[in-house]
Amino acid sequence: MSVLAKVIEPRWERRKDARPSELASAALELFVERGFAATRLDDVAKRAGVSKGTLYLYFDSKDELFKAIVREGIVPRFVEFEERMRSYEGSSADLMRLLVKTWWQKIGATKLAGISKLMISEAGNFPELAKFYHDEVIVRGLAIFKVAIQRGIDSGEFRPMELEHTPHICAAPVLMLMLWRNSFDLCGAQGMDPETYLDIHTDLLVRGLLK
Amino acid sequence: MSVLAKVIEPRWERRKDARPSELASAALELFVERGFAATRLDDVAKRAGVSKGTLYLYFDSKDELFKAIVREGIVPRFVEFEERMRSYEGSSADLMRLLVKTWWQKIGATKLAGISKLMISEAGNFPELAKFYHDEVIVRGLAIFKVAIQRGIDSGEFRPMELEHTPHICAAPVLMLMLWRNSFDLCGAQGMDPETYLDIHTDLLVRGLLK
Amino acid sequence: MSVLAKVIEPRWERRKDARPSELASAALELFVERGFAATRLDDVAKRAGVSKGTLYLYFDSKDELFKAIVREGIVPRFVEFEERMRSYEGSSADLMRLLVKTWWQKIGATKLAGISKLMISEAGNFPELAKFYHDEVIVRGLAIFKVAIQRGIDSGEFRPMELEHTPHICAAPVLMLMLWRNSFDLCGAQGMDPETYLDIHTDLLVRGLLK
Amino acid sequence: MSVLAKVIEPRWERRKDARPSELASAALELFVERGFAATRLDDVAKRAGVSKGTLYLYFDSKDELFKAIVREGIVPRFVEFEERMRSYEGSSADLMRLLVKTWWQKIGATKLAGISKLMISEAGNFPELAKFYHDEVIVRGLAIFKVAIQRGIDSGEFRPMELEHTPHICAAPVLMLMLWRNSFDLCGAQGMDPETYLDIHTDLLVRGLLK
DNA sequence: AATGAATGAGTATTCATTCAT
DNA sequence: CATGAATGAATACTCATTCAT
Repeated sequence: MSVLAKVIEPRWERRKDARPSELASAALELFVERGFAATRLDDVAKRAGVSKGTLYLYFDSKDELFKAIVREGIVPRFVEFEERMRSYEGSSADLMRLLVKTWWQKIGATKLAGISKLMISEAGNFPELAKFYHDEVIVRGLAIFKVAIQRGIDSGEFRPMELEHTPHICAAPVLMLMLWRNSFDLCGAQGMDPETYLDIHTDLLVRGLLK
Repeated sequence: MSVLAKVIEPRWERRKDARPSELASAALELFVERGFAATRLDDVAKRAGVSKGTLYLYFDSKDELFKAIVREGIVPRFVEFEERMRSYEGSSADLMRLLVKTWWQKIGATKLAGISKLMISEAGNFPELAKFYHDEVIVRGLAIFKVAIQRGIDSGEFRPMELEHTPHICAAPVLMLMLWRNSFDLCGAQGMDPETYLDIHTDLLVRGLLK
Repeated sequence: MSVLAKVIEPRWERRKDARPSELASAALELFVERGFAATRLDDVAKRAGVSKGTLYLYFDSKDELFKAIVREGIVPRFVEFEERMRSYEGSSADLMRLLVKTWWQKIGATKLAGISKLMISEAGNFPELAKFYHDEVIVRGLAIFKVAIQRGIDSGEFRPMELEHTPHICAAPVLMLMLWRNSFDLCGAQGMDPETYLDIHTDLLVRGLLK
Repeated sequence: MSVLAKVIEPRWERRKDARPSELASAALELFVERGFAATRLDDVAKRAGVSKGTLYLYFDSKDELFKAIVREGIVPRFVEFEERMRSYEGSSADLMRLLVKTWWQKIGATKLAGISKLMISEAGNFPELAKFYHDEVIVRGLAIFKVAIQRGIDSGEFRPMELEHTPHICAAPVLMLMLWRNSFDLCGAQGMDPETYLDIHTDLLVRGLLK
């Protein structure tokens, strides 16, 4: 397209950037704000700066858009996060603190955190997706905590602990913070300070785990 | 009226005063299963065994039905729960365990637990209701934990703790369990055993809090 | 019913007066204010001080209620009005003035005037009723004017006039006033003074008719 | 596009800019036939040959559709009609006859005449619209008659006349004819001949006004 | 690739009508 | 006679989806 055309038809210029991920990003924001059903594709399109029809060039349906957000939004980030944890060499208590902190920084503090809320809200309506999310995200996330706890037990730092339920308990306060920031925090509820909150959580947790 | 008539005209056997709560109960189940927007009033009516029009005899709109469920469903139970905690005389560690256990038994294990999921999902769409829920339920719930912690600190059982964020952390695993059972648990995810889960939670928590 | 019961159950006392005509009267007011379709039987019942079910003791349906209002509301009054005109002995110009004035006083100024608006609005939806109204009210009303005009022509007071359309023209300003008072007059439009208006009308009309 | 394609896909032949007035036109017909409340948007859409959803592309609601019909249907025609009257140079009696005749031809004989019936029927339900119609249409229409009468008085043709109510009386028979043709005329009532009717009206009126 | 006008199935809500009491 | 809870058909309005351009 010529420079002249650019001036005459600036509308056509931004298309180059209108990648699926931008559409998904706009959709995620709205899904998190309003929920899946209450989000209109009109609004998604408007926020992404494209027409409604364009959404259908990239996603077969609203359901598929939702699934794509979850699948492509969270899993890659999570894998990345998972890898960061592998090669840690310090104490298990420090590893636990690092886990929580990194999870928060890489996911919890970003808008990806909203996906947790979405999945909890919509698990009933998207059973296959819920299964996928459970297997790919939750199980893997819990496994990381499980490994960390096992590591602490093996090294003699931690008491022997049950290993199925305990990871859930390690994760719960982090998840609740993510949910909180995408629900009540928006409605004028007293805000929480994530850093303080997570420090207290890890402090309590590590004390609870130590021999 | 004879038993026979009862069979012929069961419609009129229903008591006027029982109706609102029957309807609210049916609605709660569906709202929890499917979310607010995805629940059709037709289905609520069907589950309650009445016609759609009947819903409007008792609730002005779908919104008001939702609000009534939250307001009348949870607050009274919560107040009741609150009162049970007042007069405890044992150790603070035991009080903490009792708090968690009672909360679970009286609310978490009932279908009222679904309201937590609903509020998290719909806080953005019902800001006034979210405020109400925050003030009437969350703040009061957190206050109970706050009092228990303070009590432990005062008696010398617990370490000095920050008191704004810590209650959230005490509550988080219980809430997550409530959410879990109304989301992933339904989709074939591995179930959790509430008793085991909560025992581990309180065990870790109390160890974390003790001097 | 004893005097005591009267005190104990005053609710049951007004029933004696709840005659069909009272219900019709309440309905007429609302039909005129809001139109047929926009009037809810709930409101009719409320205004009449009875329950909605009671309406069905006296009228088979909303349509029948409407028809009864028209049939029983206007025809008897109109017959009465018709009779007043028979035995007049003065000049035809004075008769014309009397006709207009009496029509106004006995019908136009009362809430029966609203029926004209109703019939114009609903003629399309109630063809049989429109036919009935046309034959029983309009034709008879026009006949009165026709007779008066013929009388004036016969006596030499009036010019020879066409007798099919002229009665409509005599009546039109009176009807318009009735419509006006039940439509724009209610919406803050500048009011008209009926007496002045009708004096001018008859003055113009008589001058137009005289030789 | 070929003629064949036209036949295969007539849907897309309709012009975007023609749509609103086509829809309004279809709606006007039905509103006049059945009244506002009794007209279903399904039927409006069907008569316009579009789907119900299409109506909402152009009008925000049924109310707005009604308002658009009144605002855009009648006011421009009326303004146009008003302008035609300005520059008349003949006698005031002839002007009065011309006024009536032109009003009839340009509005009364068209389906725009139905708007008068609609406004009378619905004034109570659309107070703001009634005010608008009163100010933009009625007041202006009456003003034209007022000017004509004043002109006749000033030139010595007409007697001195009251000027607030008289214009209403000049207009009433024309309006009644418009109403008649959209109500009883449809129900098998004896038809009136507009030309004869209006000739008699202007004849009577002018005789009444002349010195 | 992108548009946006058009669609029509789907849903909340209303209200005339019924009927056991 | 009178009630008013219950009904369900009717209808305004929404929004995911399609498709000619």
